[in-house]
Amino acid sequence: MANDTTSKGSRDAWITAAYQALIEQGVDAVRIAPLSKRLKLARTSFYWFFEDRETLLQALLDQWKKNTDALTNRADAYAETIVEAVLNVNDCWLDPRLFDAQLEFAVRSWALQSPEVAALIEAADATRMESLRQMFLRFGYDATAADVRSRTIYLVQIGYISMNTVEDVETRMRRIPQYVEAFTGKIPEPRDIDRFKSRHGLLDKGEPQ
Amino acid sequence: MANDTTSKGSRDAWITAAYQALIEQGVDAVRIAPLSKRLKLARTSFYWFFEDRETLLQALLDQWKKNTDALTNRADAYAETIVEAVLNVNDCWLDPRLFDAQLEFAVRSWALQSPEVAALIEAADATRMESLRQMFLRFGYDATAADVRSRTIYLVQIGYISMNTVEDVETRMRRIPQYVEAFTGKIPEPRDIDRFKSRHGLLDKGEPQ
DNA sequence: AGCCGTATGTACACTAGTGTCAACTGATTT
DNA sequence: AAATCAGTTGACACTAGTGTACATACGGCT
Repeated sequence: MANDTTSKGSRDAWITAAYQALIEQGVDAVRIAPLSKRLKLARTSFYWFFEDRETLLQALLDQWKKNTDALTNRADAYAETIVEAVLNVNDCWLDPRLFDAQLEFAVRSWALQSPEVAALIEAADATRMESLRQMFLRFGYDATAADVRSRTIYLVQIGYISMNTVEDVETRMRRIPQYVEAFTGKIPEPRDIDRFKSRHGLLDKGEPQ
Repeated sequence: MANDTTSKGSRDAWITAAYQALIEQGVDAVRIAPLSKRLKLARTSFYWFFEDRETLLQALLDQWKKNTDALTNRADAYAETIVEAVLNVNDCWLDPRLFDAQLEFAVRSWALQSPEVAALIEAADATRMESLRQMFLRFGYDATAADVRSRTIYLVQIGYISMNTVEDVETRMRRIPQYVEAFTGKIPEPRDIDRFKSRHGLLDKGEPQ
């Protein structure tokens, strides 16, 4: 087996091809025969690296799990105010390396035909929302408010992902203060927004505008 | 052909079986052979009622389009305040006859593997959000606020649908005032909530509590 | 009784995928 | 030079689905 440390061969090639198929066309497009064509390999080569199709799908799920880590990580990050905390979380929606929205959507669609995947998602949703709820509680929101606000912030994002919208970063950035206000009930200071923008390389100077 | 007025036979039977398969397992489960087993009919009977699988899928899409009608209809309904208007829209999320959330989710997942369906959804999203945006504009919100708030209310719902959460009506109802507050920035009056509850058969007396 | 439209079933030819096996290749080790 | 190992391959046997052609059943008309 070549699954020890650095699989030099094309195990990763199969996985990335599978990943592409998954995010572009859904699980049912993750089929060995078509992937082999894309990779210009004999279909049966696959079975040298993977036991069967299931194993390949499992590798994709492992990759998806990183989304949860990134989100809880941002929710737990240091912040002085709830506004700053919400903006920390927003890092995920602007940096695809933190949170892979396309993969997220593909996996959620996958859940429809696989109870196992549905269970994974249910658990991930719970973990993620709990992190967000704790965040609101830390900043003095009462139980009900923390509950509903954490849901809102999470649901908006899941909805956003499901819509698969293509927006330029400016449009998106312009809406952020308003979203933050809706999520927290507080109006963000310009410096909060500036810090956020600068972090995402969207503010030319290091000084406030 | 039997597609004139009342197809007395089992055309509808095929469609409802297809609908079930779609919402339970996704488009790829809408296959003629398995459906025929479920219906205890010869597979080829199908071809008497439908030209091919595509035609059947089209029938499912037609059914989905009703969701958009229901939503725009509720958004356009009479209301004295923005709070009442938002609660009108919320009718959709509580009454499955108005808005079929499971179908909505299945169709959104379907879009991943069909550019045609993706285009339909994009158009539907635009129509629906435009109705909501107009609603906020009618109640004096400025352009940016109407834009972001209509998005928020819609995205939360799409997110909610994607999560496929099973909650009892009480839990859901308890959160509603908070959601309304987050969506509108205004705190709903008890009578607003009472009117809403009563409409959904969740308030025992006709008098306020 | 015979006919006609509706509705179903059987048989066929086809495509697209799965997984196993034993044989091959080309580089590296011994 | 031979053996070994990593990776690749084609042939095979299988399953699940599609759509077409044709034969049949059945109820209501004339």
